[in-house]
Amino acid sequence: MKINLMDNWATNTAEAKLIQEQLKDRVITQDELKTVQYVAGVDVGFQDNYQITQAAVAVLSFPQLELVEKAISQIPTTFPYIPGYLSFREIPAILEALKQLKITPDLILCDGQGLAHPRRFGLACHLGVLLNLPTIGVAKSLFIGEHEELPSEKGSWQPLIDKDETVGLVLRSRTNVRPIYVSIGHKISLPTAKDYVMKCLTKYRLPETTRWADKLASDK
DNA sequence: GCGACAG
DNA sequence: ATCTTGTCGC
Repeated sequence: MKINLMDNWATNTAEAKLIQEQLKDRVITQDELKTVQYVAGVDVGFQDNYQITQAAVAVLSFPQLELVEKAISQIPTTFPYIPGYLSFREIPAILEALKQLKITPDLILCDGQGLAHPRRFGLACHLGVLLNLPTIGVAKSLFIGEHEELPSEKGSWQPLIDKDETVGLVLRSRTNVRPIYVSIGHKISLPTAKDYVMKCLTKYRLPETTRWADKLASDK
């Protein structure tokens, strides 16, 4: 798929923060997705003591969830992990993998937060805005926000609240398994996002979110 | 000031 | 993220 050049990329948190505050207003929190025919899962890992960033993308047909295309990228790591600035570390590698795809996915599941972020601009929002594609943030652990106790049964969920604002939800994708944290990335509403996450995770496990892509990287 | 902190 | 033994639930 075609990728727009990332003209200005941050080299420090001050610059990164400016970019986040500048782009956050572009996030669309309502459904603006086409018929979802292809869903992509993206996962990022590291090699050589974090010197190399590796991103893997798996494109699945929807709702069958059959693997139809995959891509992997490996580039030098250029930004450290700093809570609140994850996208600046991971997105360069993600874009490199995505541009190899023939298929342009209709929806992308990201491993990280979307709106459930201190400045309401987590990885999923950032990627969605850059690509102008629907994205969902699916994180394996809590970053910000609070929620009521969550029953252990599959399907149960609770809103994630931060400063009197609903920023996402906690979702039990499987009974007796750690919940996941779902938030809007771009061009999708929270209820719709929850719906797609549940459907996508029926075949592929959870809390491992985008584990498909992870495995693809190893059997290449 | 102190603690917490997606991956 | 990554490493790794013991423990729990079905």
